[in-house]
Amino acid sequence: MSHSREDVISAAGRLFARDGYHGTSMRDLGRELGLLGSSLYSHVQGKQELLVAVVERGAGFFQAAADAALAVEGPASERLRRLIAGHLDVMLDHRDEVRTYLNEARSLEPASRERVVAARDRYEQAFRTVLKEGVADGSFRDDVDPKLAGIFVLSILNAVDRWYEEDGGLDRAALASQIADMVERGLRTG
Amino acid sequence: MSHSREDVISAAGRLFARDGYHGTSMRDLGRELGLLGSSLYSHVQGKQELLVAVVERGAGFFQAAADAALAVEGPASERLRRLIAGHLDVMLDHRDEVRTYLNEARSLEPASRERVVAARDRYEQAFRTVLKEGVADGSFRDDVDPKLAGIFVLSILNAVDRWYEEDGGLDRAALASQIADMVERGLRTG
DNA sequence: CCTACCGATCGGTAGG
DNA sequence: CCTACCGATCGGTAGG
Repeated sequence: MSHSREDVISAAGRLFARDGYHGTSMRDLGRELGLLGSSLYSHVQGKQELLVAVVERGAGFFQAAADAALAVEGPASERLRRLIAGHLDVMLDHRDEVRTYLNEARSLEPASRERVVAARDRYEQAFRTVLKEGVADGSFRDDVDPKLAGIFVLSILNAVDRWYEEDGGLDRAALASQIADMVERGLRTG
Repeated sequence: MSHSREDVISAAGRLFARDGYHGTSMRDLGRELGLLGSSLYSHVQGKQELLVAVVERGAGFFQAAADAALAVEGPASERLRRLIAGHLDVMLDHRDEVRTYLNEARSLEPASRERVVAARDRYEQAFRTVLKEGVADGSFRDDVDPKLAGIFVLSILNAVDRWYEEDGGLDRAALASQIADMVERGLRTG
């Protein structure tokens, strides 16, 4: 059986998400793919390169979703709802990459970690921008701190990975609107 | 220099919080205390025992804070504010234990992990109870789902560890009321 | 992608 | 708390 580099990265995401970067050995990863640990070195230069690839995949999915949400016309609150739904879609469709992105980025070497931190800041900026717009157009209260509110929304969203299972009574769209409703009530004027 | 078992557990918390359980070796921990890795085995039976001790410290701090908050008389919203402020106090006063509790519990062996999960459920129950009381006495909207709302509040609180630094412009009490205000606006009737 | 291997490091132990 | 050590496992390489 022959594997592509993409296969190796996906399998790495699976194991990093489950056992952590330090909890996963190259031999574990080989076993997951049905080959020896040493055989992985024909696909990648080293373990750290795999972590970089998985984390950058996760970051890329989030940024693509944010770009799409920001492009939507209409009121800021609509873009905020899209950001929330898009974040949930990315989390639930790419759970391994997202988990690795959220929990294992600290195991990146400094240079790549800095790039990931910058990407995370840029993504957070999308939330902050929409919140500022909502304050500016009067739909959100003017004592809303966009930075703090953005952090709170992202905190709720990122934690979803820790408790939510899609096969329960609450489907993805219902969860998205529960979060959006709760957040909007916290922000809205009047 | 002689060390107590408590010293060893505190140092373990420091390293587990910073480098993770799998990223910390017994030799690392020995170095932190000025002795050899093998010397630690006169204080503890093994590495896993240290993880259990650190995580249970973290869990214990949280439960003690919740018990105190629940004992406060008056409206449910006041107990909710106490739960929020108490959670922040525990996080910021015991950052290493809390970080280990939040991020490294998955490295516990099954038996102790189950105990920790049970303790976490019990703690979450405190939030749910107060939210239910608020719905019952009419101060919170009756379409508030106490389970979901509790998860959202705890999501915001637990994420604080990931971004907040106490020496910035926002002090601990101000952060607590920002969170409590935002949450209450999301819950309140009218 | 495997065989065969490297030096380093891991958690842990015996004995003092 | 140290000396001296154990077998297992780590990330990685040379050569095919």
